[in-house]
Amino acid sequence: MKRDSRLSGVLHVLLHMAQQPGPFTSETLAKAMDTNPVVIRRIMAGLRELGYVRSEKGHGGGWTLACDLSKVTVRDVYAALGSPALLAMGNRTEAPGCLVEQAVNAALDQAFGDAEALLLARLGEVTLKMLGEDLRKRLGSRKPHGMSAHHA
Amino acid sequence: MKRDSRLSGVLHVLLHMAQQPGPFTSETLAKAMDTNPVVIRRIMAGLRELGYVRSEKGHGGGWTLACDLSKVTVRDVYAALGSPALLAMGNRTEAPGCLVEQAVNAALDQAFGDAEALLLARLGEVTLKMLGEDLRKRLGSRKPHGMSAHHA
DNA sequence: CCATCATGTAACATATCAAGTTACATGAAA
DNA sequence: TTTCATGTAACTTGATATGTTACATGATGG
Repeated sequence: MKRDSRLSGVLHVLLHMAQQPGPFTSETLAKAMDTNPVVIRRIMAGLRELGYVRSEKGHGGGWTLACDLSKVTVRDVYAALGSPALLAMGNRTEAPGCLVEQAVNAALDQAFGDAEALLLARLGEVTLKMLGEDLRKRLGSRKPHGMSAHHA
Repeated sequence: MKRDSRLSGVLHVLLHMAQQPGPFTSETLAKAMDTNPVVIRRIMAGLRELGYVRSEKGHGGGWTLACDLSKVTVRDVYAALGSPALLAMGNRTEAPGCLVEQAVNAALDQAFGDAEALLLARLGEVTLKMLGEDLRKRLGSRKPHGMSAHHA
């Protein structure tokens, strides 16, 4: 369990949901993602709070898309996860008294900041709708599919 | 101990060394960095292999700069550390059979790749000499300093 | 030669965090 | 009221950077 794959995971879930009418239970989604229902609920919690999805309890309950896929970007989804750290590297000390460290931080912060900004910008260019359309292309002429036929 | 701060740390060490003639023992450097001598040896090992620094045992031993500071970039130093992961996020599955996951990966890989490339390019633009000059500016008119007066 | 110093390295300890798991409460539908 | 599904807390697991201890290796100076 090395790098954070929540963004990858939650996009996978959303794209699955966009392919068929819902609702989807956490268990169904978890099976398709080869993971645990609780993990699904965890990564979906933030999306629910922002109104991108809805969840219903009881019989016939589960998760439903509740947003305009052409309006929501990958960056929005990232933010819904709580904007976890993008970079694996950081400064030893954030506000050092040591001038040497300050010089190092200044240089690294510049580079790190640029990279983060570019990444966020790129993520902001991709809507969920675009991802769905790309998926459609990959599916080619195949007819609508079940959730179990194409696990990772 | 969250994010990898080895690059920050090793740059700090190199900059300290560039300010005064050597050699410097791991213990001296460790004190200035408020860490352990073994940690210093560990992050310096890769630099030694690439010839950026030398190390001598015994009396009067320690670490010495062994490169042209105007030729070595922060990117080189990063590579000497073994090029650890730059991004904190990654794909759930690297080579998925699932087409949904492939679509997600394609989009994320594009953004991640761009950000990594930019970061590496930025790091490649900064030489150790430039860091040293920036440090000199920050030091202002102060005279050459000891190692213990400006800890982080 | 030998005591001292310093690096080199293995081994172990600690801290953090994502991910996985278990357990149970809450609430909706049949 | 039974069943189903989410909500959430608590615990476990695995990975990794960092910190620490211990000891071997080799160089210097007496």
